[in-house]
Amino acid sequence: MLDDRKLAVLRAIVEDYVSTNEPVGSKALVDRHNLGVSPATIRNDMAALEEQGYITQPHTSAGRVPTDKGYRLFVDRLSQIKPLSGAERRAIETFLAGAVDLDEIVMRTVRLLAQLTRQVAVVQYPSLTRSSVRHVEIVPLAERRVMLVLITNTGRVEQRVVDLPEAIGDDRIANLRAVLNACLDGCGLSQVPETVADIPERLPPEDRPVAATILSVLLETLVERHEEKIVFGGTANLAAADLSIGLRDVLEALEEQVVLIRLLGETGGLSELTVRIGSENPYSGLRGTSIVAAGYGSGDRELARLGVLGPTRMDYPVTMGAVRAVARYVGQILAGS
Amino acid sequence: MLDDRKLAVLRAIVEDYVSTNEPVGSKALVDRHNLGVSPATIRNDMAALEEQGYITQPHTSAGRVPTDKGYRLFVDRLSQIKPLSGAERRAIETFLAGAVDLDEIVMRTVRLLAQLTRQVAVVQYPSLTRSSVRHVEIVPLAERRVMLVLITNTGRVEQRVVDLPEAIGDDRIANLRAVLNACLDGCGLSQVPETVADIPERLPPEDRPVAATILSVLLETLVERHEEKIVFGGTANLAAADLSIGLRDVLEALEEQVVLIRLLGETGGLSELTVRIGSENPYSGLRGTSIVAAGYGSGDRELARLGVLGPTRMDYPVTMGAVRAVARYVGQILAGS
DNA sequence: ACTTGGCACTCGGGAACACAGAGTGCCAGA
DNA sequence: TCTGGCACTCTGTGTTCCCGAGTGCCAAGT
Repeated sequence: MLDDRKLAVLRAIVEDYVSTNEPVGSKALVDRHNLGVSPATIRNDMAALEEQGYITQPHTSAGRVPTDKGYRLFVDRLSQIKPLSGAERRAIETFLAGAVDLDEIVMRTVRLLAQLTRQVAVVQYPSLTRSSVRHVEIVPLAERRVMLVLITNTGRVEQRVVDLPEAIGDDRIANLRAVLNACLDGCGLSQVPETVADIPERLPPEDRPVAATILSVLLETLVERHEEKIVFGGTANLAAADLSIGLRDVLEALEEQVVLIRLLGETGGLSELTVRIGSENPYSGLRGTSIVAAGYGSGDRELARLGVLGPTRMDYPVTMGAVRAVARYVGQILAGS
Repeated sequence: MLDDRKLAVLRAIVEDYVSTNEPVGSKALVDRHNLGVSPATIRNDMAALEEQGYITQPHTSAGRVPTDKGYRLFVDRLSQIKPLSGAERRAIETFLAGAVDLDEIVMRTVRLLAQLTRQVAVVQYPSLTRSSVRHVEIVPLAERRVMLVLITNTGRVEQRVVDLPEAIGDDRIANLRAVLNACLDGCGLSQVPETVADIPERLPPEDRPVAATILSVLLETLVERHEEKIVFGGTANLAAADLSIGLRDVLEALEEQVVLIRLLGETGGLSELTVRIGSENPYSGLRGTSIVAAGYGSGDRELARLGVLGPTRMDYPVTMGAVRAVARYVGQILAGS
């Protein structure tokens, strides 16, 4: 149904269209790629490809443009991920290595990805549910007010102010802190709810109301909110690339945390690439854009995801290479800190 | 030189141009505002205004458009800041009150400002140098590694991982922590460097190398980096408003922290409004945009600044009202938490 | 059964042109 | 000092026209 030459034609169309941003015709194709056949033959192949929905013409008698389905086939079967150059790898390494805390790692990763791919970069903070507790701190602020600070093994720090039902002395706080840390240290955050249930029993009865308040805030912090914190950058690149659809819709989508998270998609294997092309992605305002995403993590555990968003007409092999490489390096950095 | 009627004409031109986005002619002016004179008279006035550089015509025989100088005069002398409606005030209050920590306050403020003004909102985190220490925490992570956590009175939490020159036991850490807090608690961050100088003397000699390491990281955290953390949002509004110049330049400017900070400008009085119009602002990529900014803080101390950025052709009275109101509310919220 | 050259056809986009409409500047008169 | 009148100057829009790129189809060649 699709013989080798037709596939080669499709590949050539995608490549040419990506690089020129103009519908590509049969003559231009045989000129730029040595396919060894005449334009007329190519035209027949193109007719077949169009018949099956891989390419389309904007109007009669213009060249052909790949459809989402065409890009999909290209990504799945016709292209190879392009590895980064040595210089680029080194640049990544030194750039990321300079970061001193998680915030900065994430921020730098966004810049890096945006610069490398010349597209919009999206990076998710290491997911809370997939991290574990490194330390819990209770800091007295006033007589009946403390700050609860939660530090995870991935370097995330969550803080919340807690109003207590009664005044409580420093020694009792110290005790509470000790018990909390004894129970929770190293505990996966998803197991915190169960683990926490035992804690009141270990405390003197008079501390239990206070502990209950603190624990409920702790659980709230873990579950309710912040669950996924996500950051993007490089929107200037969008303005340059002319989207088929309005730039406005895209910017709106980017500012919706929820949409953004869904965009990165569910986890595949670690640093396995997910590509969502045009209409494949779950938000209608983003027809005309594609997402290339990968998970990152330390060891064999996926902590969160990152990726880029750009026009459907993007250079997939290069973009995929960059995303994969950055995901790996970020994983390494996180493991090392 | 500029009699009352000419000023009225300028005001009318600004108002009409802002609302219609089209050059405004003499006839349209007398129709929409009852100026009590004929178009011909207005034309004379317009000629005078143009002569002095307050308005200009895009081409011969089109209407007039205000120049930056014209907007400036309008803002300074011809307009009154428009207060928000009661409903808007209440909306602000409830929206901001729902925030649980500083990150969320800032994030919500950005959204709020963007929504209220339909422009790009820019909010600076409470400046470190203008805050004071509420608590310093040293958390042991490994034998020779601790995490230093600094909590300010404005709710900012800075953390840094510190590699120590030697292993150190929990008791010695506790002592260190106690001394640190005793010295630094309530200390203005700008005074920290001097205060910290005394600390090694108060410690047993064997702890001094470790303390020195930790203190140097602490100082680094305060000075070097992060100094000003800044966040923006609402870029989708930019895409709708058609800038005279490329949207790309504006997005690029927004992603440059340094530019962004300079944009908000130096402090005036607390919640005193700063308006930078078009060519007045310090970055050439932002010709065609104006910035309306204000300081916010708790009590009488300005902690940082916030504002919006939009096309020069913006509704200044409304925008200024919104920025001022939001700045005040944010100040209140910070004071209360 | 493919491939190829030839050919007529289609359609978008740019150039040339005319035209209406909005707006101006200026002048003479109230 | 204001006003009505008038001639003038543009821009933007619509129309028409034509070129060229690209197509689909067909008949002939391998």
